[in-house]
Amino acid sequence: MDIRSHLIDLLRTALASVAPNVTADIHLERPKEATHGDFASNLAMQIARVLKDNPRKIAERLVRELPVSLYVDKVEVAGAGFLNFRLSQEAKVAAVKTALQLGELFGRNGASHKKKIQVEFVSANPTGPLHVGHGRGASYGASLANLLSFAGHQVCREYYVNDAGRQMDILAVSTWLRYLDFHGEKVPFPSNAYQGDYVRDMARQISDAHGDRYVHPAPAVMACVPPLKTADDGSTNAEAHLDGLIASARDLLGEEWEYIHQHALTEQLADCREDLEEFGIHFDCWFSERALYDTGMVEKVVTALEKRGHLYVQDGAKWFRSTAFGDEKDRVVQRENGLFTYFASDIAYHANKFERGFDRVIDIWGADHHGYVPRVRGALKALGLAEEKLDVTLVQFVSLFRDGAKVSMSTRAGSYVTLRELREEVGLDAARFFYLLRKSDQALDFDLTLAKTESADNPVYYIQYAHARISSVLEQWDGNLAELATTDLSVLSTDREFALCAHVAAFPEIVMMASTDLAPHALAFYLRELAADFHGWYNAERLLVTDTALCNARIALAVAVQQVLKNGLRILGVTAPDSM
RNA sequence: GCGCCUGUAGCUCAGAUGGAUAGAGUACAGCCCUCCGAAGGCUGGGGUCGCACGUUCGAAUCGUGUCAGGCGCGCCA
Repeated sequence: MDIRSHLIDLLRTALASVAPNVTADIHLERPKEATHGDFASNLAMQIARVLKDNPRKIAERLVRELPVSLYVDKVEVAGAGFLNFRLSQEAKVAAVKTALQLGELFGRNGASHKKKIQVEFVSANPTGPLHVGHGRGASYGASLANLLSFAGHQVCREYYVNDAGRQMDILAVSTWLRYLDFHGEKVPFPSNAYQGDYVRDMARQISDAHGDRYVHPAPAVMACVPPLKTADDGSTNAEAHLDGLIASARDLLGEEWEYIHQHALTEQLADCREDLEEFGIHFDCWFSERALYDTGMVEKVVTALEKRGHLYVQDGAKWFRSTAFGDEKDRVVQRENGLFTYFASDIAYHANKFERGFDRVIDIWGADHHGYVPRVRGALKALGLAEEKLDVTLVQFVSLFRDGAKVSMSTRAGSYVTLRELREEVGLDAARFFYLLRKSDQALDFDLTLAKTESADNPVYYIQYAHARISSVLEQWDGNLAELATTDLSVLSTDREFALCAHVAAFPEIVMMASTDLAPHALAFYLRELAADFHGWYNAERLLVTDTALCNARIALAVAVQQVLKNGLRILGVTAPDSM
């Protein structure tokens, strides 16, 4: 029995009798103020305008027409015309019984509105270790996916592997240059190539396995590469220089270039997958960008756009008229040199997502990609696809602070803190939870020094502590856990106990709200409040009292709280320890 | 210049569908273990919700303008 919908039914009945011709969305809120009852409705104020009458008067008429309910003790009119419901003792404690009966399933939603949802997240270029910025997307995406799954949907977690572009070429050439260096060929290592030590590691592996097989003399490598120079206005030809090196590598290595390229990709992808698994995050599908080219999807989708008349040629390139769909400028899908752009493969990727039959597709991107949203939506619209099924969540940046100073990070320069390092420093639970303490569209300052200190500053301990405390009490209790679900709860009577019961009862609502809003942080905040309520109660009342009936009822409440903490923490990817 | 995000207590942040006296944490001051875990609890002070105007019974929430900060505006990915 769900109290909230029961009350809504009562209100609907009353409304039908007071104002038969008026329809209204009936909302119930849980008032913050205890004197405002257990639930409050603003229905009277909502319909006051239509009825052209005083809200308080309408409220009083509604109260008279409310059907009698076993679960409602009293309904009062208050303030400007609020209806404040006071629940019966039985209704207040009902959720405890439900939580005990359902256990792990408590808060989980039935299949009534089940959808097939894809959540695509992280999707970092496999060109080096994941860093703390990726960690936020990982933590957010994984918790969101869990949340949607808990809310009753069928969820597919996907990682899009950008294995087809220039960045991969740069990684491959970086590896090769380091390899040449091992073999005494002195080719200057460009500053815009990948600098990290992992590149040297891969070079060493290749060297160990294949000796000097891929060595070419430095002068041959540099032969056709435009030398680095700086123009008068300060601009450099660094990118052209790097492209020259890639071309040179392809040329000299021939088919063996593919080996180096593939080795680097496999190596980085494996590392990334392992890193995420250790972070408690599993993907159902790793989708290759390259496969979109290999299967002709990219070409197909560009042709489809062309047939529908959304492309035009200018300066030798093919442009998509995205301005027709609200974008600020048109975008190239096929370059002058015949190569497709990243945008083209991304259209193909999204078309493919829709082909796979998802009811809803959620992309989680870094906030720096926001300008990209209109063109993707535009392309989907142009293809006649239901773009409203696509949600793009932009996760804002993470800045790291160490000892009060901002840590500067650059992927290319290799000067960044990796997700792995973060996990090692602050631990898995703290890392997962800390990322969720801000809503996704809020920039996050991650204070490493603070997160490292093992103190109550870290809110995850506070919640875990409540869980462990309950386990500890249970060990000292000599009752039977299996019988708790049938315990007589009518002896629960204090305000604190009722508040805790209400908190337990709210869990399924929080799950629903957080999943519709794509806001796992709401669950994190809820769990903190629940833990706070529990700690307050624990300090005020003794659980293991000699009155057996009261003792059992209190234990039942504590176990219900523990169950909610456990279910909630699991969604967030945080452990619920029995001792700490 | 244009677009997106943000602006709430000293600091870090919550505030779903517009609602009642705007809430947590932290810091600060004081108190609570002969008693189930003190990694805890209780009490207290602390606010021009960036600013202005508008919409209405009612605005932190919606609209317009404005100021400030972050990010983005490639035939890169």
